[in-house]
Amino acid sequence: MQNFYNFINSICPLSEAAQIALSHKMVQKTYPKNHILVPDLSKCDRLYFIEKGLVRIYYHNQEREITDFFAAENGVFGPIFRSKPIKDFIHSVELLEPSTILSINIFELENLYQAHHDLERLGRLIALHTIFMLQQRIDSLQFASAKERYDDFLENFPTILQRAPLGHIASYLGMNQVTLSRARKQKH
Amino acid sequence: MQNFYNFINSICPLSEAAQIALSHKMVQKTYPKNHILVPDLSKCDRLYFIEKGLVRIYYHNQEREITDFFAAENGVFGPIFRSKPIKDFIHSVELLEPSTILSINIFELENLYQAHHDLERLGRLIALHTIFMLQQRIDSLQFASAKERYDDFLENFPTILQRAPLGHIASYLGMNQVTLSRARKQKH
DNA sequence: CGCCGAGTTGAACTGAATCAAGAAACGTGG
DNA sequence: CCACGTTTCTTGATTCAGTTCAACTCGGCG
Repeated sequence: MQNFYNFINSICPLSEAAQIALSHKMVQKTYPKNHILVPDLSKCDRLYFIEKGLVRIYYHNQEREITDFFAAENGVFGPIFRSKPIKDFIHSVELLEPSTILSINIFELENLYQAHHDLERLGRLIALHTIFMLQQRIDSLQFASAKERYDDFLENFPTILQRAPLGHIASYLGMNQVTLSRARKQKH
Repeated sequence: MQNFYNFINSICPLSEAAQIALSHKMVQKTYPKNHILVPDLSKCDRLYFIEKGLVRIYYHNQEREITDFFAAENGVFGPIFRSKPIKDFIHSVELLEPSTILSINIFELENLYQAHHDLERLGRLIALHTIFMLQQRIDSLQFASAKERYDDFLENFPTILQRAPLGHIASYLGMNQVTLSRARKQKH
């Protein structure tokens, strides 16, 4: 759990007590590549942290799959409760590499928040960081052409490109796989 | 400040002490229509709450203007600190209606968070709610056609449509004003 | 009245999606 | 280690949604 402790300390150092309480509730597991970590995020009650590996969060129905998010080492993800699901899409999480993943039940986490002020601060700061990333993504979708979005992705997540198939990246960037293939060729 | 108190109580009731501390630091002001509330959000150190009225947050440079967000009664907004600004765009906030707005310095707010655990919880929950909204927006941009995005907007923010000019809404929805005009006509 | 900004409408254009066919990389079992 | 099938990636041709440019309508207001 070294990555995890480095991660939280880089955001907001926790008291000894909070750190211990938290570690008692967190579960670490290792899964093989292609494992479906969460079949339906809308029914998920855990928050996840990636100690090592790579996951893909995606929407899918019979016809298509759309990548919603990639999370690699030090990534945090969990359910986003929506007023209504998007059409008939299911929201799932799969592993793109063998991965070691920490998780905690969100209700237990709420209890810990209640008991430890500094942990609640950590939660708030992680949420803030998430807002920051989502805003960047919106900006990218609104401002940038397909080529530019690809360049942004390259810059922000250079490692993912080698680790995830192009088709997944394309749908994450809101474009067709074919378009992505062409965008990348433009770069000499 | 009635809307404000209703708002926070609907999210997470505060202790008497936190409520008083908060109200001492918040400033209420009323501005006329078209007032530029924040000329440059990247240099802004306040968090805002709209007691009454409507604001538009937008990017602009010499060539274009793109609406980033609308906030009306009970809306919260503030600076999002970015690693780098988007090209040469400036991020500003203007009033689309005469508005009464509460605000607080973010460093003072940080101090209050430190002193009042329940306030920090409120901050976390507001952040969570923001994540929820941003995620919805991303989904809309990725999944939906121009027409569908317009319909979503109608459903989620029915009042804004009458209150903001069409061009602003179009750029918020990531489409051309002309396209929006046509999308709306399709609806009988 | 006549100007001005906001909205609508039409025609031409364009970036990206779709359809389709190959080429390359990958995995599995013999 | 090779042969086969499967998946991933590239490339070309066609189509389409949405943009751009431009003209026109409408309502408000000095």
